[in-house]
Amino acid sequence: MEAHRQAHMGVLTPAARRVLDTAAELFYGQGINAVGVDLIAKRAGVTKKTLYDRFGSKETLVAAYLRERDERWRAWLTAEVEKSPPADRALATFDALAEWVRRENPRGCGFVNAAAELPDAGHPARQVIADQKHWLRGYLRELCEQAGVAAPDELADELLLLHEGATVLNGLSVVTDPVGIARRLARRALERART
Amino acid sequence: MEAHRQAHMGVLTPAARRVLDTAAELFYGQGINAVGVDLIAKRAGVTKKTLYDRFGSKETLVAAYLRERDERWRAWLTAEVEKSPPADRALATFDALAEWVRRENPRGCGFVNAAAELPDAGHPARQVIADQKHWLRGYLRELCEQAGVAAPDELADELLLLHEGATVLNGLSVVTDPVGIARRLARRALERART
DNA sequence: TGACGACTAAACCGATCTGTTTAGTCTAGT
DNA sequence: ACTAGACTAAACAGATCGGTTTAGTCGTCA
Repeated sequence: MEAHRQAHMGVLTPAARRVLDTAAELFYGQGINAVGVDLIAKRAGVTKKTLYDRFGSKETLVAAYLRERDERWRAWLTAEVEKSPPADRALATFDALAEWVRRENPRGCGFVNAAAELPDAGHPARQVIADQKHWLRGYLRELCEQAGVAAPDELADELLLLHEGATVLNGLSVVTDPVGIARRLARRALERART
Repeated sequence: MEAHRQAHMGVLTPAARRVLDTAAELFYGQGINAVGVDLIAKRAGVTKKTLYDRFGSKETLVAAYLRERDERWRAWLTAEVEKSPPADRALATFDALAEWVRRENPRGCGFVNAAAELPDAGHPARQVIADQKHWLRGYLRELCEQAGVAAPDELADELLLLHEGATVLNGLSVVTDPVGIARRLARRALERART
């Protein structure tokens, strides 16, 4: 009779905290399928028993990793964006993205990478990935409305595509400053949509 | 004393052909690290001995898979694009992309997905991935010149980003018709660059 | 005839995979 | 004093991983 379901991982035990931090680093840096639970447990200074008592399965741990990454991204993005006046916020998402990828995304989008490794539609992480993208699209749409554009849905689609393109290109070192390119295109799209 | 290095896989033995086709399907569909050589050999109706005699290692097989995918993509893209007059070709790459992703890319870009799974810079597949992206950027630049734009380098960066964004979004089913969105943005960027 | 290349069949290797089990320690709260 | 929960230690399980080895068959070409 183990506990192992901390609801939505609101508060983690110290060992669980270490496991999740270690897993996040290894999963993002080496890929999900390339990292075994033994390695995670060892690096976190925890036994496999503890890991399984806290998280139940590798699948669940993967989902928890992505959920927390999503939370960090949302918190960062909204905090940065809200420093700007409403009319500038849609474009400000690209400035927030620039700093984010510089610090946390040397290997592309963690969600896109995870989706590449988890083709099974039933994997619990898939829902987290879908939520992340839908949230971003909804948030961009909201910011487009705040910017007073005529067709916020279409513009949100465009900005989302620019976000994804910049993030993925950033991990491929084929072009310098992909976020700058995306920002340039976004600025023009916004100007165009406002007139 | 095995042969196992067919130069650039110009001509493959029947068994090698089956192995490569099977590997391509499994690697793209399930992810590279999720597919073992035993499964590939079994599905191809070949022994592991044969697989290793022909390809030498899994790494090499992965590189061969990506190389052939790249060749197919280049052949398709150039053939489609050259149906259009030079001035329209840069935009026509998005029409070629639309059909390509419909047929071959339900799970996003095979190269981006592979990069997500192969963090090791020394992996032979990494060079193939880099080549693919650089070639596409160069080709887009060439088409931008043919379209007579003032700054082909900048526009090529933008079109490349739109290609990548559309391809990755296509595998995430968060937006309908991502290639159409990218094409719309590309058309505007081209119009703008021509005036 | 003889040699070579492509191939099958299947055992074998050590390592690693996700996950479980048993046994026991330590600490905080009641 | 008792208990419940968080944790360590380490063995165990069966499957699979990438890769090798030995042995042998078949067809082609010289």
